[in-house]
Amino acid sequence: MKRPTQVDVARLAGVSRATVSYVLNRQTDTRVPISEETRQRVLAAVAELDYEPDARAQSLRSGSTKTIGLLIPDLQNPHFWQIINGANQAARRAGYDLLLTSSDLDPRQEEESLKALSRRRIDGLILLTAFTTLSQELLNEMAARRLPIVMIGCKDLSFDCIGSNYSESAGEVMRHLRELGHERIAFIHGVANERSGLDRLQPYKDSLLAAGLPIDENLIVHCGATTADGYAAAKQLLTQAPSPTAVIVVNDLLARGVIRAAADLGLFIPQDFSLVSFDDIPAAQYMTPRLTTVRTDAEAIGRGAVELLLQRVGNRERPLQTIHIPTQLMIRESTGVVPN
Amino acid sequence: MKRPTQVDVARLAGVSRATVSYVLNRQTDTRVPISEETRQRVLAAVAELDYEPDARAQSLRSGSTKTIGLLIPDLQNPHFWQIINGANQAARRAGYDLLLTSSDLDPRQEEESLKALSRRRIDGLILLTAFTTLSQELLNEMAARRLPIVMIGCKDLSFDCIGSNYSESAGEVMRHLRELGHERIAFIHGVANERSGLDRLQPYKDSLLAAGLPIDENLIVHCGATTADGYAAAKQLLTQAPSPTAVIVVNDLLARGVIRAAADLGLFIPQDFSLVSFDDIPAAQYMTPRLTTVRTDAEAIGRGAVELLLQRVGNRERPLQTIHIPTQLMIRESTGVVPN
DNA sequence: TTGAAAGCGGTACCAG
DNA sequence: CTGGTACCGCTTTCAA
Repeated sequence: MKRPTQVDVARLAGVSRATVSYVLNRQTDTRVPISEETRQRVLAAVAELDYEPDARAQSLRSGSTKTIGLLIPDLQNPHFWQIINGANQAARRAGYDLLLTSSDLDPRQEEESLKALSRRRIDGLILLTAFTTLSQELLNEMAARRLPIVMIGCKDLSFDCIGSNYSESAGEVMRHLRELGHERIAFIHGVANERSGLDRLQPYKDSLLAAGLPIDENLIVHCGATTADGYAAAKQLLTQAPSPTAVIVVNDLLARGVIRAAADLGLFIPQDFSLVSFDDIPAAQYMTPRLTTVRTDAEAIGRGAVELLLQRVGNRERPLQTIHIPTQLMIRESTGVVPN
Repeated sequence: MKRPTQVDVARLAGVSRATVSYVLNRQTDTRVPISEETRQRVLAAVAELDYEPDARAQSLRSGSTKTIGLLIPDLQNPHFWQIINGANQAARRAGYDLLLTSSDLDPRQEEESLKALSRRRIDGLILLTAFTTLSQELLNEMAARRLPIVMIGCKDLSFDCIGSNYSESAGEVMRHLRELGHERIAFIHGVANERSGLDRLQPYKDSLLAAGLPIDENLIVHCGATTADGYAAAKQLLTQAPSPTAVIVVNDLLARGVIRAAADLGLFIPQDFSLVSFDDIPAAQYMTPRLTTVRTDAEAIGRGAVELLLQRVGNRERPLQTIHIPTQLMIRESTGVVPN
């Protein structure tokens, strides 16, 4: 019981393969008019056989796979899933499918994934990998092959970009904390790769400096990307003396670990210390305490990335674009005035 | 700057297309031996041109797309991500790619997704959709086309299956609660579709009955699949009188909402009521209180599903298999003796 | 208004 | 050991 092909449909309808193709694709095209009667015959045959065109053959012939690749560093972070979700919806709406691959924070796997996408001849690529280990060389190579690429979350000069300016937000976070009287502010910096997260770290330092406060390296801890890492980092941070009165974490996933660490240490948030982070994942407003965090519209980022990409697919010569998704500091329950 | 094709490689290496194909695919095959010298020449040409075979063309010819479809009801649940993750790894290891589609709890979209997968000629399909609205008819049709299918989480008689027996676990949960002295036990039942979750509901009722306890319909609430739904359901449940001393929720995502609702009501868990749920998503052990929940190895489910699928791809005649992934009741902090 | 036929980029059989 | 070539299923001129 093989699947029916165009030929089968043609035979059953008593027409040629070309006619079938016309009927199926050129519905509104007047260039190749088909008599209503043949059209119906063909459609009937299609229905009868349950014919579905073969996307591989179509794309081989047409050149476009109607597929866009999405490379994510890590599938554990809810923030990324929101982006994926948005991208998925936009893609589907445009008749595209998403080929999702995660590098699991592993450079080798990342490169492998990219190869797979390339062999599949995706129409475009969205990188959420920010600054991964992805060699610039490899990227340039792909670009040279005229593969449209959109970067999420970083301002690379040679690609279309979309994302939020967490750098600015970090400044706002610092202002908020300073207004509450905090001076010993810690920073937990645990992300997929060294470079990402720096956008938040620098403003943190700048703000301290501007306020005439010292930058205490003991208050800056770098860790891995998991909640467990955040937990460990927080334990270390909160058990040293003098301990910080406020903690900034690069994302909500890690913040969850910090909250747990605090509870295990018998510390109360925000009475004993304040906590702020970034992303505003759905869970943030359900945590105890509800998390004060920098909100961005992750789904909009995903959607925008796809739109940006498809626009470039449509016109490779258009000027590079950068889209900023605004952020908002959601002040909830995890921040309060400095304890005395 | 078009991408190089086999022809380009052949030309550069001074051989025919066939030879290029041989060198690339039959490395260990002795049937078509290639002189070491030509082999090197070809390889050199491949490297020089950065040639990558076109997966579409390959699959068109070979019949296999090396792609497996994965249909998920909802991309918001971390439990599903873990499954996806496991599936992804197993697939990649076997040289397959995953084509992920979510139905977003929408029947129409589900059908559409399935069509897309079908047009892409996936080698097999994994359904995490349990009993969605997916018409049995549609499934049979796909099966009739000899598309290998694996179902996750349900015992359908006509497909390979993998999953955990939450039904049994629900019994264990009830025993645990009964041992702690609970009698007014509520059940929050909010999932993708009506039928799923019933596996936990029935044992709940049975257990009550067996203990000679009444089944109070006011203690059974059905809601949507989101945390917000869980929150709302819990509020309703906990504000009625007499309120339950224990609450069972069908999954951790909803449990998160219940925890938040309790806190907002000024209720303490487990002092005021106990809470148990299912899945043991990574966040469960970070919640406050740490969640007592039924643990299953979601990644193993994902991995197993693709293994099952690939085995069937290898041999369509093998007998149907059902794999059970064991569960374990993780007793943490959200359950305690009944308040007096 | 419809049909014939030339590819798209590979694979694998059959000769040489 | 290597090359010629017939497909895989579809789109799209070009003719009829």
